[in-house]
Amino acid sequence: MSGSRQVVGTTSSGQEQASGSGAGKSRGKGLDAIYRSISEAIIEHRLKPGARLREDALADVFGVSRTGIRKVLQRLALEQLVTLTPRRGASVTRPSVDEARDVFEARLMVECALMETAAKRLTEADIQELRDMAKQERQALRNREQRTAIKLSATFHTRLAEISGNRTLAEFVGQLCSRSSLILAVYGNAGHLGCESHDHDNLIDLLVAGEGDKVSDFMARHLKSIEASLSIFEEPEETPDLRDIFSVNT
Amino acid sequence: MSGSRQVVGTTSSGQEQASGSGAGKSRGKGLDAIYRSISEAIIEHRLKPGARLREDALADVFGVSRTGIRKVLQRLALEQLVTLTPRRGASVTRPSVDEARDVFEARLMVECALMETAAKRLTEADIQELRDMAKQERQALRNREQRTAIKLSATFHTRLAEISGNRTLAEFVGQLCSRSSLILAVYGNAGHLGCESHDHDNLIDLLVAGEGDKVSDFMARHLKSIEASLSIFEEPEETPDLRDIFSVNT
DNA sequence: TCGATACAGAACGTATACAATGAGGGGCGA
DNA sequence: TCGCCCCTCATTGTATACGTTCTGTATCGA
Repeated sequence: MSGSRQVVGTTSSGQEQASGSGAGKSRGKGLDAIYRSISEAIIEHRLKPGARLREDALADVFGVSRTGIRKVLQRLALEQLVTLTPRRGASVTRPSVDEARDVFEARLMVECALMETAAKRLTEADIQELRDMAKQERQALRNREQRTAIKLSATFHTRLAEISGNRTLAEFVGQLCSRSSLILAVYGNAGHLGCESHDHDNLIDLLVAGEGDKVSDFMARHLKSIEASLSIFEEPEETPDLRDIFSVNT
Repeated sequence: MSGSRQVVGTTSSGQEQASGSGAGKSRGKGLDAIYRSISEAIIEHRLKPGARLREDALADVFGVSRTGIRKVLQRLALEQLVTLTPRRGASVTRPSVDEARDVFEARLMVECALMETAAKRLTEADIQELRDMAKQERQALRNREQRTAIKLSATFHTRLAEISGNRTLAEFVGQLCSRSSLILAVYGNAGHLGCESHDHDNLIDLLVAGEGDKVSDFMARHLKSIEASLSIFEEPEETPDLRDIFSVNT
């Protein structure tokens, strides 16, 4: 059981050590860095659904005490990225089938509606930024860097929502995108993952054209195609249901 | 300055004392009770926007240590009900003008869309429950119990969202309703508060009739009328912006 | 008399310590 | 030899303690 020590993929980006340099002075911001670090690891599937997140281990890795880790974990739990089981600790959330459906329904509703507003507010700087992001994403896909591609895709959708100018809804979309990444990890078929490579480019083109209806429609198709590419079935576990498996009629 | 001790209106409902009876055994659930207690106090305007929430005081009132209080405050902060200023502690959020607009825009978008689904999924039990709630709300309004009415109104909208079956969106609406209560506290004119007394009844009638479009439309009018009844102006403070006020060019 | 600086008090941020609970393993009995 | 029970260990929940920072006041100087 010695292998269970490696709960976290420690070699993330090499920028999470708030303890090495700050030396206890700028620790307050360190917690936010830890949050981003874990959040990113989850979104990039370096931490897979179901993975246990022991407080001690995380405290060791990030060089803070459990207090700070608990804070971060609680925040992640509120955003549904990790699940806090009362006496069992934290683990990366394994979205249920219902949850997956709900998340995509919500995205369909909100993101499409936001596109109409975004089309009106779009600035030149936005266009440039979006194109850059789409380009990076294409590159990542070409290089088979799935992890980067997944993260970039989520960021793209989130950024798109931010353009609409409604911060509340943008944050909500951001959370939905993060959760979508989890859903992809559980129900996605290896091979093609999430967004098709050119969809985002098309999305930008339509946005630039300025026709809100078409952007909204395209976004709807885009999201539906993502959802359709998943195999949202009652996967293996989730309380094994032995009776059902062995055809035992209670 | 001895009066500053009364940070919290201690006489809420008389059910928050997890310390008096449980005697440290069932404290785990106590935190959730504390959360609900504070949340309710904010929604009911017993704690007004800007009110400081000192950790020590809350710890004393609820009979737990600051650790638990911090947990609760952090959760409330994530839901935007309280604002956590780095070294200044917690205070009830004073929604900005932008925030108010965003929240109502979000509600308009989400709640209306949810009505279409809710109209299809409505059960007899739901109808009964909604009518009960509307009745209670009318009673509260008649008795001038504004606090109760506000809370019931928020609960009504939240319950309505839950009927749609999408838990994710329902939770989101719940948060938006809570924040709306804060917005009412800041920008609402005393006198008529929030929802008109018969709007909710009409809403139920339309839902029962089963015509999603009409329900959605009515909900839109309902929400717009609420927003219109507010005076969303740049009220006094909100980080005084001294530079701007005194025309100091940095 | 007014203003500035220094001190004291209060409140928050973080870490550490202790207690409680659930899980896993070993021993005992049938 | 198999099953059950108890014991120990691991891990979380909660509280307390200490360090840091900010606010308010008092004293000193001009």
